[in-house]
Amino acid sequence: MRLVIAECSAHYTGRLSAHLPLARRLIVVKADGSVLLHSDGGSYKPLNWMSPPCAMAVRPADEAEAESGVTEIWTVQHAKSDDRLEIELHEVFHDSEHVLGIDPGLIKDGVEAHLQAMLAEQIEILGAGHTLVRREYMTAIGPVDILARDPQGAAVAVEIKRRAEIDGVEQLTRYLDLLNRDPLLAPVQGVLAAQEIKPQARVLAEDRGIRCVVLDYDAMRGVDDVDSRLF
Amino acid sequence: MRLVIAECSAHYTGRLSAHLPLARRLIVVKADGSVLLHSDGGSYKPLNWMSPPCAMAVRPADEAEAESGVTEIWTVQHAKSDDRLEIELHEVFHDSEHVLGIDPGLIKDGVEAHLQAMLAEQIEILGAGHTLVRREYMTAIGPVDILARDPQGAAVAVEIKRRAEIDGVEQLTRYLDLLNRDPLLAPVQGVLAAQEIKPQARVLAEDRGIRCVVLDYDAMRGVDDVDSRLF
DNA sequence: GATTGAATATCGACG
DNA sequence: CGTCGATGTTCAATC
Repeated sequence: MRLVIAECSAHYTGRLSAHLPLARRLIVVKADGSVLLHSDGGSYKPLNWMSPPCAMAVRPADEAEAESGVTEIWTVQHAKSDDRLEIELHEVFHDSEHVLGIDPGLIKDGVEAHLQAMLAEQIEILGAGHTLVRREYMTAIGPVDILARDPQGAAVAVEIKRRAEIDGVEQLTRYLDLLNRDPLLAPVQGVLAAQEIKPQARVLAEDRGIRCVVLDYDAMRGVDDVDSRLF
Repeated sequence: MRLVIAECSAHYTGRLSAHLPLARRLIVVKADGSVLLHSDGGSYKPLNWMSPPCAMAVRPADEAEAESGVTEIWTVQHAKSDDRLEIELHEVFHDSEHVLGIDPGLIKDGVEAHLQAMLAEQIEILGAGHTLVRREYMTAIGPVDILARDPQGAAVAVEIKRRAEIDGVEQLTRYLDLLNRDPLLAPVQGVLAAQEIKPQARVLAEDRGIRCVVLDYDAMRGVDDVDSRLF
């Protein structure tokens, strides 16, 4: 990754044509050849950029260009489209190169943990009179997302997903098999709770006597203040 | 603008929860307090970021954190929402500060100018036998995008828009009123040319005897080589 | 189907 | 009505 701070102007042609007047900016040249032009404000979005795959050609300014203060011209051409970004560099204030390596990338902690925390606090979403036993109720084959009791005191095992598919039903079925062997718990009712339940998952779940509950994330979030306590 | 290259990990909570495992990254702190975390690949989009308005608090690592290699913790809190970005800095490889000043910002040369240039070159799109008089034909109230002549030599005033709405019809109507007072031009026919013409605009235009022409940008672009001459 | 990446457009909020 | 900022989402393409 190359970082350059320089007075520069730029032209972009592609989906549209645009230009950037002369100003001092940050130019980032990434290892894959992509280029970002950032100002000191605005959002996370660069003023202009070229996404990979692309190639950059550098040439020194000709006499006429040098006359107007240009030192180098960088032409960044997209490999597949006609998109082109042309940067005219004037005075350069900083220029450094850094090796970063491959990034493991962003890991979304997922709405699932969030849904679990909120459902635990709003357990009556399962039905009036339900009470929470505990989150992450441990079994030999892993933790059940939520264990609760219905108004009659019968155990309820809840599997939470953002999008419930067949897998989720299978998983919950395994937990139910196991929990139902415990005389202190049996009979255990199963609930599949998710923001979105795929049709096949719903059919399979209901066929197995598992109740499906669609969770309204925004509504739950509006009710609950758990957000601030998640981390 | 502050540029930091460092080993770091990060947590984000807001619309969703996410974390970035330890890796070497570019951290940009803009003058307005916004923060961008970039890897050496991906698109123009940062791995994670915090947009303004926001404030950054820096604190040294406590003993336990220092134990695991953390040197500083940066907490970036959005001013209006609960969005928060927490960055744990480990080894720092580069740290520099730069004053960029206000950026004049991106100027879109617009598809409109492009369409105008192409239509001028492919004026027979208006109909066989049409000839170009000139682009940006000046009038007292501003320039008409294109002035042409039909096969019979009658004047044709063209208003070009990317998306033609009521405004465009009104604008063209004003030009036509003016042009029709010129005995050398009158009677002047009006043409509303656009990639997309809104229904109301079409109705109003046709009601006023203005012809509507839908321009196929890609087809025009395929025919024409004007792209390369725009700049 | 699921998964990945690209988006320089479009929408909505805001002043 | 215009500008600015947001899309931390959506969608298409691809595998």
